[in-house]
Amino acid sequence: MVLKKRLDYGFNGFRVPFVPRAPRSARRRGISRTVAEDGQACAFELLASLAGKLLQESASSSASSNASEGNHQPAFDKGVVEQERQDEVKPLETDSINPGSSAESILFSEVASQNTSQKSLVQAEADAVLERTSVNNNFECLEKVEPDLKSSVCKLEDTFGHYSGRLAPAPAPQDFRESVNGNMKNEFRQQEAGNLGIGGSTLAKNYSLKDPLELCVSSPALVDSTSNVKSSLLREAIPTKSISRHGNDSKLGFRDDDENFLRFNKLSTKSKAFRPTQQIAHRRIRKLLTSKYWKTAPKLKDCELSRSDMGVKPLYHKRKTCHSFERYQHDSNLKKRKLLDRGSVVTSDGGFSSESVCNSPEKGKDGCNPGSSSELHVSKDSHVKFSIKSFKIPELYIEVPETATVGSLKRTITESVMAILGGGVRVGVLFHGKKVRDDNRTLLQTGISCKENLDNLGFALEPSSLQVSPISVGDPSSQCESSQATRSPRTPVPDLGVSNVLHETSLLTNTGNIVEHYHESISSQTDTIVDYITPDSRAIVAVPTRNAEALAMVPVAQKARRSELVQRRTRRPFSVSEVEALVQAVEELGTGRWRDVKLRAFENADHRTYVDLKDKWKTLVHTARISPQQRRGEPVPQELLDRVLAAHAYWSQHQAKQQAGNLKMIREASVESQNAEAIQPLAMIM
DNA sequence: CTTAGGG
DNA sequence: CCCTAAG
Repeated sequence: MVLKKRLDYGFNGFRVPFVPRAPRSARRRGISRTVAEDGQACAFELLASLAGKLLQESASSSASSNASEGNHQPAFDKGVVEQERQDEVKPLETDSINPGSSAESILFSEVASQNTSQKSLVQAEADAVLERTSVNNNFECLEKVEPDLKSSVCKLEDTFGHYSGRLAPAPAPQDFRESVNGNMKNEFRQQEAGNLGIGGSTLAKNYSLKDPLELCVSSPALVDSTSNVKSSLLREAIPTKSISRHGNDSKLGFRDDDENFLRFNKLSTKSKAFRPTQQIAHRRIRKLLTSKYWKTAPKLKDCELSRSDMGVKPLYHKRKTCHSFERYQHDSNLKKRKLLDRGSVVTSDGGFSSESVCNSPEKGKDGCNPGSSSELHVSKDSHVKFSIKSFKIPELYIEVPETATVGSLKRTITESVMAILGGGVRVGVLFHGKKVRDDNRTLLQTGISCKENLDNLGFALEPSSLQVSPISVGDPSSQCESSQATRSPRTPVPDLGVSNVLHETSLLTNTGNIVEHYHESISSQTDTIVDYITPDSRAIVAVPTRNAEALAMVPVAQKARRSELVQRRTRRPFSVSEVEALVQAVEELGTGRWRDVKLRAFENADHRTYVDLKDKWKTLVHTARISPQQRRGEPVPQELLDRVLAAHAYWSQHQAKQQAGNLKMIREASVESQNAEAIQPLAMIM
C-alpha cells in the first residue's frame, strides 16, 4: 500500500490565498475548477488491501519481520503511481489557477507484498498485523510525525482483527498491537533507507525529502510537475500554531465533536457546472454519511484543531480554506456518484487488476506473476489447496487540507477504514480474470481444480453494497469494535469512495448480513477451499486478475432503496449561548441573510448550517410566542426570546418596506417590541 | 449555493 | 431536522 499525496492539477489549491470576499452580488460563482477524477477509484481497495494483508499476515511466519526488512517493496511503487495517473481522468474543467480549487488527496494503493512461503502458525498469529499493510508504509510515515499514530493503527487492528476472524482466528489485540509497532519500526527504517537511498530511481529521489509527511504523501509523478509547490506544501503540512477559535469576537467556537468530520465532507464552494448534480450527490453522500451504518466509526475531534489553526484567518478565508477540501472531495464523489447514477459501475482502475501487484517491486522478484506467490497444493484427495496472500483492495482516496493536522489525517484514515469495514466487505472470486458469480457451482465445475494453476484464481474484496437495503448490510456495530459511544452518523467514510463501490447486480440482490455474505462468497463458491483457508494456510494470496467484467458498466439499481440509507443528522439542541449568538446576528443582519448569519456567528460551528440557523430562528420565534409552560428543552432566557420577538418584528417590517428602514421604522418596531432594549442593536445598524 | 417554507 | 422549489 502506498500512501501518496495526490495533488490537484496545477496544485494550487490548498493554501487558498486569502482573498477578501467580495460582496456576494459581485462574487463570481461557478468558477470552474479542476477536479481530480477519482471517481473511478474504488475506495475499497484499501479496505480490501487491509483485510487482505491482515489475512496474509496472519499466515505469515516469522518471516514476517524478515520480510518486512528485505522483501518489502517500497511504499511507492512505480507501477502504482502510473496506474494512479491513469486513474486521474481529465479534469472536467481546466481552471488550475483558481485559488483554492485544489486539494490534496492521499490515496492508498495496494502494493501487494508477497513474501514468503514458510509460515509458522504461531508466528502467523503474532504477525497478523493487518496493519502492517495498509498502515505500514503509510502510517509509519505519519508515525514519524506523530507518534500517537499508533492509536489509529490500534483501532484498525481491532477492526481488522475482527475481520480476519472471518477467515481465520484473529490474533489477540495485544499481539496485533505489538506486531504493528514492531513492524512499523522495521518498515519505516527500511523505507526510509530506500527513499533516501541513492537508488537512481526517480522514486527514490522524489521521496528523499526530509519531511516524513511529504515523503509519504508525495507522488513522484505529481511532484515533478509541482516541485515548485513542494516547499510550500511542506511548510504548510504541519500547522505551527493554534489559535483560539474564539479569536473572532462574535463567533462562537462551538464544539462539534460529533460532526467534526463534517468539515471534511461538507462542500461549500463548488463549481457551478456541477451544481445540480453536486447537490444531489452531496445529499446522497450525506445521507450515507449519516447512515447508521457508520456509527461505529470513531469520533473525530480534529475539527477543533484545524479550526484553531485557522482561527486567525479572515472570515472568508477561513471558510474557504475549511471547505476547499470538502468541496474537492465532494467533487470527486460527485463523479463517482455520477457514474453510479448513470447506472454504471465504478471501480477502481486497478480494482481487480493485477497491475498494481504486478508492478510492485516484489513482483519483479517473483517474476511479476500475480499468482506466482500463490501456492497450489494438490493433495491426493483432489483438494484444491492454496493460500491467499492478500486481497485486492479498492483504492481509498482521502483528501485533507494541508492545514489539517497529522492527527486529523490519522483520524480520517482510521475512520475511513473503520467505516468501510463497518459497511461490510465481501469476497469475490475471480477465475481467469472473470468473476465467478455462481455460488453454487463447484470448484470443479468452475474450473478451479487441483490441476489448474491457481495463478488464475483471484479474490477481491467487494464492498458490501451500500445501496442494498439495510437489512442486507448487517449491523456494523457488531463488525467493528468501535468502543465509541454514540457517534455522529456523519462520517466521511462514504465520501471516501463508498459510492465508488463496485456495484454488482448480484450484490444488490443478495440479502443477509455480511457474515452470510461472506460465507456465500467463500463457502458456497469454494467449499473445498474453505477448509484450507484456515489454520495453516490462512494467508490470502493476492491473485488479482484483470477483470474486464468488473470494469464493465453494470446497471445499478441503486435508486431504489436509497431512502432507507438516509438517516437524520444527530439532533443538536441549540445551547443558550448559541441562541444568543444567533439572536445577536439576526438583530444585526436580519432574517434574510442566513448565510451571513452563519458566517458571522457560527463560522466555527460546522454542524450548524445556515438552514439550521434559519430553522432555529423559526422555532425561536415560535417559542417566544408560546407560553413558557409549553416550551421544551433547555429553557431559553426570556430576555433572548424578547429580543427574538423584537428582531423578528423589526426585520419583518424592514423586509416588507424594502430597504425603507429608517428611524420611523425603528420606532415602530420599538413599539411592537415588548422589550425596548431589543431594538438597540437594530438601531445601531441602521 | 441560498432562501424561504412546508413537512 | 429534512426536503425542495426558486432564484
